Formats: sequence, structure tokens, C-alpha cells
Amino acid sequence: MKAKISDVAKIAGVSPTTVSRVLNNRGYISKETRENVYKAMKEINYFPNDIARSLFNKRTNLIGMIVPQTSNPFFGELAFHIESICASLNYKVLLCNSLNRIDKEKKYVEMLIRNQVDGVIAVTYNRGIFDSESQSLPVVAVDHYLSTDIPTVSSDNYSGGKQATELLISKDCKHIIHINGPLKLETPANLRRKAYENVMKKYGKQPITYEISNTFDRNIQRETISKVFEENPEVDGIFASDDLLAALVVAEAQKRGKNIPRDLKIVGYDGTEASQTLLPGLTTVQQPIESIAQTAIDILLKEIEGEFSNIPREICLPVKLLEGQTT
Amino acid sequence: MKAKISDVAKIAGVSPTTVSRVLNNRGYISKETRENVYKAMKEINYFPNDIARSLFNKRTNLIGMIVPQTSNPFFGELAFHIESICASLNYKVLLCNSLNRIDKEKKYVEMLIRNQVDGVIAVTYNRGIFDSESQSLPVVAVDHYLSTDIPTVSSDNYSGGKQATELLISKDCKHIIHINGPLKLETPANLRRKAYENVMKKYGKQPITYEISNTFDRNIQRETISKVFEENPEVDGIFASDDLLAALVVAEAQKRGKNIPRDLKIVGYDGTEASQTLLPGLTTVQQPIESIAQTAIDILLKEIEGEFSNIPREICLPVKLLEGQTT
DNA sequence: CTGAAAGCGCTTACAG
DNA sequence: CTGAAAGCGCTTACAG
Repeated sequence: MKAKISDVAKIAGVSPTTVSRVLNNRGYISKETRENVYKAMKEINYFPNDIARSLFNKRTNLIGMIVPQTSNPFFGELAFHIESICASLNYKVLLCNSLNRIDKEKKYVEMLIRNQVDGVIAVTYNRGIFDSESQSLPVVAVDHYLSTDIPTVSSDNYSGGKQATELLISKDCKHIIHINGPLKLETPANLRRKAYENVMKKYGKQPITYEISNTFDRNIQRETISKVFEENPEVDGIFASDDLLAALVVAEAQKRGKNIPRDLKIVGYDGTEASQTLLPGLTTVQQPIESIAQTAIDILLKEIEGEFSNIPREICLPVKLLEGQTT
Repeated sequence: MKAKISDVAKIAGVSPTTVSRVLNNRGYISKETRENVYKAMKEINYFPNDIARSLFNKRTNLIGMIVPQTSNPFFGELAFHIESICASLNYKVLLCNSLNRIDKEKKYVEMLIRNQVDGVIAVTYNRGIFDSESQSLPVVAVDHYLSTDIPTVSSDNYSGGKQATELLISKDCKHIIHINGPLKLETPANLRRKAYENVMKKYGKQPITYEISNTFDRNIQRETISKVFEENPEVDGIFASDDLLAALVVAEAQKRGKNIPRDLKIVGYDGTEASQTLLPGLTTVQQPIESIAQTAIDILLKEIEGEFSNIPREICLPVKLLEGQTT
């Protein structure tokens, strides 16, 4: 049987109330009593039951974190930073991999509510998963607009898209194509495409965007990329909306005997540690993943503390263009 | 205020006991009552408080998962599978990024105990983090021996190391070097080195293993790799103990003007989705990450259910050699 | 400086 | 088929 507070009390010769007091450092307690209690806790290897505490306190110090998939380096890195920062603040993280599926996300949200999480950090493409039932639940969205009253943290996608496109143009690319994920929703990431299109038009060029419908099926992605080359034999610049996509473009280009960067220039997006290690030559727009995590947590904690006054509705963090050998 | 069971009871005109019964599908309940209760729950948006349930049931359905760092694709992918499988079995996962630091691991273990997790899946290099206090805690280790009574799930590291080395030999490499992480501990991953050394000896070659002391500092890794080339100008084959390391070797070799695979052949280890996408040409030994996750969970659940009888002390899953363009 | 009592939201014998 | 009571392990007024 696990030791409980009354066991400690018995051994230390005090009441459970007193044990609780030394545990929480509340009220006056004689040095002697305190030491006796500590000794008793050591003796029977006592650890407080945080479940019981949470029930009373109506505070779990639990944060729900919904990401599409930690095996994707961007989300894996984001998850790492979020959890690490939370741990340093004494918050615990419940991990949820949603695969962007709305059914899973809804289930996860319900699970998080049942588990009384203090707040949720959500990286999800689906609006409407936080509804009526979760009105009072503190939520912060990363990289996606979820609803008018949920703050969003993202990096400066417009600037990133602009820098990527302008780089390709400055390198003399004539036929630049953009490949993006699902475009249906008003996500900040969509601004990457907007920026691409605007820059293209500004330079009198025709923007062409290909959409990858499924983010999780590499074969579908490969097919789309193959189509890009088939339908645009003159393509000499590609801006891919994430590094994995860019890597697939690199592979397909090599398969087709194209010399990079001579025949084709490629810019990716994300600049994760993993992609920079595995494909260090890739030119890419690096997101400030750690500050995204930090900012999201700062905002969420404010919401949790009830400081709704000075919470920005949207925070946009700067990106950094990393020039490699693919441009 | 959040709705609770007594609110539902009041509205449905029954006792809390009855509400609990319909919630848990226990005992006989008239159809009418059941429907009234459901209607009441809908009406006030009631969700059961799992914290309160857990307190009573002494069962949280929580699993602690300790990994070094989810930003590393191998652990990110493992974490994804573990969490996904757990979710499908109605278990929730508390994420812990330990960075392999024993102080962090100990803190995480204590946190998990306080939170009454039903069990822990640990990928850690440090023995002794599960001590006396956690005797009764179900634990399963992945890829590392933690103690004699903690089951270990790993892939067949010896076979992987053997296949990698034999491949290099069969490709006519004369001077093959192995680069590994910290070697101090008796981890299954150490078998990769053992296998390398045995195969080398078998073929009358001198095994040379370089050790990377810090897994998290890319610069230290780069320095060690640079040293490998400096000290062994004749090297024509390198077996790196993970894909990120292999990628660094590729980069360094290119920097030194070596043609891969003509002048130098490289084999990595892990074969994650991310590394196979970002560096598809890499020859590597692929670990069965999903089955590792599945197996670890199977074993952990058995421990949780108290079925200690038929739990193997060690499970070893088959690896797969993926030949790319680096050999 | 310390303890007895009540309660956090739930569930399960027990009784009817 | 249903309800009143006790209890999961803790904490906090309240009283001394």
C-alpha cells in the first residue's frame, strides 16, 4: 500500500493537518515538529498524492498539448520546448497527437476537460474543436486561428514567404512555383502563399501554387511534386512550405537529373534542428520554435491566472532566412 | 462553475448514485431514468471529473513517458507511436524530456509517482532512477537495461551492427571506423559496437571506435567526426550509430571533397521517417519503431494488470537494413 | 503552535 | 430499480 498522509502523521505523532501544513509550508510549525514529520516521510517513503491535492485545489498544473504528430521534426521540436519550459514552471504536459483529424481532436479536447487540465496549447487546423462546452477553458493556438477569442502565436509567415520568394527572384529564377499544404483554412501559414503570390505579381510573374491535400502521406506528396515537374518543365525555382516537402522536391529533381542549384533552386520552411542536421544544405526559412513555445506558454499562463486584460489576440514572431546550397 | 454529478442529479430528479450508475453502466437502471440523466448531462454540459474518479479508483489511466528529447526524430517518432497506441487503449501520456540528465530523470520519476501514473515507459541511459521508492511502479525500459527486474524492449542491435559492418566489408571497405554515443553503460545500443568489433576481428581488421560524449551538442559531434578524418586519412567506411551522426559524417566528408560512396561509404542507424525523407539516400539500419512502441505498451499493461508471470525480461525486435546511395 | 471537522467530485457496498 | 452513507487522500477554515 502506498503511504498516505495519515501514516506519516501516526509515525510523527501529529495530526494529518500538521503534516499537510509542513508539506505546504503554511502556518506556524515548531522546528521540532517539522523535523519529525520530514523524518517520518523519509522513513515510509511518502510522496503526496497530487490527484487528491488537485481535487481539492481545483488546479492540476496540467497542460494539454495537441500537435499533429511528434514524428514530424517541427512538432517534435515544438513539443520538446513546450514540455521543457512547462516542466521548469512546474507544469506537466499531456501529449496528444491528433494527425489533424477533427474527430481525434474533439476526443482529445474532451479527454483534457475530463482530466481538468488548467489549459491547452493547440496546434491544429480545425476550427470549432473548442466550443460551448469549453468556453471557460484557457486555450492558446499555435500557427492557426481557432476562433476570435483564442489567442494565436505564430511566426511571421508573411515575411517568411516574402523573403523566400524574393530570394528566388534575386537569384534570377524565371519560373517559380509554390507548393503548400491544405489551403482550405485561414491559417497564418497560408500567409506564406499570400506573400509568394504578392511578390510574384509585384515582379510581373504569374504565381502558381500547388496544394498537397494530405500532409501525412508521402506518396501523395511525391505524386504532386512529380506533377509539378511534368506540368512545368521550365520550372527553375520552388518554394516549398516545409522542409520535408522541400526534401522531396530535392529528391525528385535529382531523379530527373536536374542540378541544384544550377537548374533548380529550392527554398524550404521551418529550419528545424533535425532538418538542418540531416539536410544542412537546404535554404530555408527558420521558425523561432523555442520562442513560439515560450510565448504560447506565457500567454496561456496569463489566461490561467485570469489576466485577460493584457493578452494580445495575436503574436507574430520573426523568422530567419537561412541560405544553404539549394539556392 | 463546472457542472458536477449532483447538478446532473438535481436536474434529472434522481440521486447522484444513480447518475454515477448510468455513467458507469453499472447495475440496473430503467430506460427512462437513463434517458433523463443523459438529457440532463447534455443540458448542463456535464463531463465527469476524471481526477475525482481516479482518486476513488486508485487508477489514473495515466502513463509516464520519459524520452531524451522529442526533437530528435527517433524519439519524436517513438513518442508519437507510444501516445497514439495509448490513446487507442484509453491511456493518457505524460510527456517528459529528460535530455538524459539523471537529475531531471529523478525529478520526473518523482513527479510521475506523485501523479499516480499507472506505469512508466522509460528511454533513459541512467540506471538507478527507479529505486526503492518506486519498487511497485510498473516500468518498462526501451533500448536500455535499467535493472534486473525491469523488462527491456529493444531492437536487435547486435544484428543491426553486424549487418552494417558486413555491408561495408562486402563493399570492399578496407578501413572501417565506428562512431558511437556514450559507451559507458551497458545499453543494448552498445551491442551495435560489439557487433562491429566482432565482425571486424572476424575479418582480421582492427576495430576503431570513436565515442561522442555529448549527444546533444552538434559541435562536439562535428569535432569528433573531424578528428576521425584527421587521424584516419585512409578511412573508407564509417558506421555511425545514428542517422543524425551519419548526416554529420556525410557533411564533413563532402566538405573534405570526398566522393560518397566512391571514396567513403557510410551507414547510419535508426531509419526514422524524418531521416528517410530528409536524407533518403542514406544507407541505414531501420529500427521497428512502431513495434517497439506496441511491445513496450503490451508489456507495461501486463505489469499494470499484475500478470508478472509471463512477462519476458527482454524482448528484441528485428531490424532492417535499408541500402541507399551512401554505400 | 496544533487538531477535529468538513468538503473537493466521485464510486461502491449496503439497504430497501 | 434507486438512495443515503461512507470514503478515496488531501487541504483549509475554525477553534483552541
